[in-house]
Amino acid sequence: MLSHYTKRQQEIINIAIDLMARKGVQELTIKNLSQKIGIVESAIYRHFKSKQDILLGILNIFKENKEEIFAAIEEVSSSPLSQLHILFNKRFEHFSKNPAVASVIFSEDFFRNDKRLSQMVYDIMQINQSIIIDIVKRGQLAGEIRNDLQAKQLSFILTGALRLIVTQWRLSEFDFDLVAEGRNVWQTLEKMIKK
Amino acid sequence: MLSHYTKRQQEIINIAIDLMARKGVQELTIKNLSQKIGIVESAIYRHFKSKQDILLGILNIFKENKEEIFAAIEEVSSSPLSQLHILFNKRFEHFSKNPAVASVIFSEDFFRNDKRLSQMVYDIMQINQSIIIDIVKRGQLAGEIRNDLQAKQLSFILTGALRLIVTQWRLSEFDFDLVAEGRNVWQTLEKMIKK
Amino acid sequence: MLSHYTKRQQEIINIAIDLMARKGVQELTIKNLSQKIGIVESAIYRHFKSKQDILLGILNIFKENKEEIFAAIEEVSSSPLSQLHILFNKRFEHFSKNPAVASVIFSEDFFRNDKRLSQMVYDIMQINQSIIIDIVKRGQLAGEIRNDLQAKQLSFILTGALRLIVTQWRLSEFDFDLVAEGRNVWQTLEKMIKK
Amino acid sequence: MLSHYTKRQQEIINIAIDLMARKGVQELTIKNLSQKIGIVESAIYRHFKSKQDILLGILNIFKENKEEIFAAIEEVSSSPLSQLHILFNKRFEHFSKNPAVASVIFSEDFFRNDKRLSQMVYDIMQINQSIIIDIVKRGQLAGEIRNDLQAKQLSFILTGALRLIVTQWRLSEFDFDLVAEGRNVWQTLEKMIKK
DNA sequence: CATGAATGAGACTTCATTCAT
DNA sequence: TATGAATGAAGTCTCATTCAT
Repeated sequence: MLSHYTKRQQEIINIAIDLMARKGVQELTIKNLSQKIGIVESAIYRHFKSKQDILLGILNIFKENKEEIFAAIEEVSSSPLSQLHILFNKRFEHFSKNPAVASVIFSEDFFRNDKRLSQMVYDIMQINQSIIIDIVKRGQLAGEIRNDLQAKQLSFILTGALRLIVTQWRLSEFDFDLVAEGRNVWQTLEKMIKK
Repeated sequence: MLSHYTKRQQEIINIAIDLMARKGVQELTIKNLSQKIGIVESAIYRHFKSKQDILLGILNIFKENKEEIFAAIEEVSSSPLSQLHILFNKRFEHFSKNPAVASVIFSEDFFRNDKRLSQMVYDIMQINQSIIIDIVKRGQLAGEIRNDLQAKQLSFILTGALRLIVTQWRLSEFDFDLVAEGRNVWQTLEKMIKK
Repeated sequence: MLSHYTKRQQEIINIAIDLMARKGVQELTIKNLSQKIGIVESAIYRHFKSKQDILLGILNIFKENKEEIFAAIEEVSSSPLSQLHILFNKRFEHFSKNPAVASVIFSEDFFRNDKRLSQMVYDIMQINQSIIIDIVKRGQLAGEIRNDLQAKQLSFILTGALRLIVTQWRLSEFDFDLVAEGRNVWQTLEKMIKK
Repeated sequence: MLSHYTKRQQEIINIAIDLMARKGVQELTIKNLSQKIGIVESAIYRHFKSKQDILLGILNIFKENKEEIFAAIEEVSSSPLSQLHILFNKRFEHFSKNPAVASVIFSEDFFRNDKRLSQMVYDIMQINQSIIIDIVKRGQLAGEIRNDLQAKQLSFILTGALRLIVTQWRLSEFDFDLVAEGRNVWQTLEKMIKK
């Protein structure tokens, strides 16, 4: 069920993400958006029916992106533990290359007002969690990951750490090496969950 | 350097927090605020010079609140590990009783635009982190907490888990028992860090 | 159940009526309205929650106006036939002095989109009709008005004639003497309905 | 001087009428129009130079339609009174079958802004009136219609009743039998004007 | 004939803030 | 302290229209 966005729509979505990242959610206005694209405000509405639809577009991109990553991970037929490792690493690398995405992806608050938007945020979170739980469980079965810990709690802990470090990176205005710092956190986490 | 807010100012700040919690940051307008207080919009400006000052007030309350909790913890002369436990528990209880606070406290994004605000957000985070790191280190010295893990990483992991669970609780519109769920996460965390 | 509009609100409503009259419904914009009052656009919203509420105000004024006229008529203890005569005359005089009102009062179309508005238009029509029917029936009982005609049909015919002549007066841009022409129509009507 | 509209133009005009009828004048936009036709907005301008020209087209259709009806009436060599009767009936039947037309034909207001449009509205009204006056006069000469009533006033009264009943039918969203109700009004009118 | 992209004007509305009373 | 009126900037969106393809 892949969403089909035109070139122009994708361009608009990307610029929207960038804009949100720059100075926060308030900066994402139709005016700023159209100015950055180089068209007039009303021209936006040829491509999206409303601003909400642009936001939906942003979330759609996130969702598909995440699904792709997960799909790629599943195919790597390595051990569950190193799957988690790769997953962690890939996401840090992705954020590192796309700081704008990092800025937007954890702004759940902003998407609360619209039913469609908050539902999609929830969906994305659920997908994320269920896949991590899945990997963790397989790791426990394979004897790689401690059995005395609940998979769901571990998923919380792993995801929470990832989110916090990205948030701090963003609040620091990207002035530390996210990938390196992420590696440190992972090493600690690995020690904690490894059997 | 305790901030001095009048009764009315404190009332305004509390209602502001509540408003932010209700339907997100966009709901916190001077109009809504004054309506909920029962005065007219312009009357707000008797008590605060600007909306930014109200936001600053919110953060100040948070900060003082946190400092109080930490001070209280320090006095409890129990072991570092149980200090962490108490800390975790106390915060979940606090959020559970004040859902509005939970909604606002992790909206760092919203405070980014103003220098004073973002600085204060950063300060609060730093205080939090340094105190946790401190307790962790004492726990390691006391042989309660694993020595093979860096205190800073542990702080990330602990804080990240706490934040994520609170965030999910909020997004679920408070429909699970935060304290109970928090206890579960803590038990898992404890197993992971205990020596 | 009299509606209470402030001085300023009444002023706004009157100017709104005038504006509608001048160049039609499209001329009634918040911008034009505020300009004619001499305030800035947004200032309108201190006095009315929305444009729809201004339109509702217009209709309210109409309704109350009509009710007043009817009440006055009822008190005149003259014969039903001359009550009808007075009624006709009074309304022509009213329109003659307030051409703007004439322009707006039969623009039912414009009020169709909003439930509240179309309901009020319907109410006003009903009031009008039922009162005329009432007078006609009394006239028939009193032996002044032909008995072989249904009161409801007569009400249609009377009202229809009044409306059409006002409409034509308006479309001619008020270049004939409405009161005189109205008198002519009434004389014809009187001959037709008198016993 | 018959106007020549292409098939496509006639189609556009008809859909325009329908659109106006549906939810009022505001619904007649180039966007809605093109959507209903199944082409893109700019394609409209292949067929009409401007929106005003489409409106002019609507009025032209009305005018020709009316002229046709009148021509047909004149050919019926029945008595003037029954000519009026047939005329009345034919128009009610026409509206009954084309509710959209009923919705648009009395919206003179909407056509006020453009000189060409308001002129044509005026023309249509004049044609209507002069023909009815003509029939009435012949009826009076033939001794069928009362002589003590001015033909022009009668024309007002007849037309006014017809218009009002159609207007009410439309405002009631077509929920009574227009033809039947029209017959009632006619019977009353006939009794009133018959010698 | 029709499409797709864009324009410019203007619509309604919200918001933080000011000022006289 | 609080009110009531107003301001000015900005926001989202609609509309008729144009132009290159």
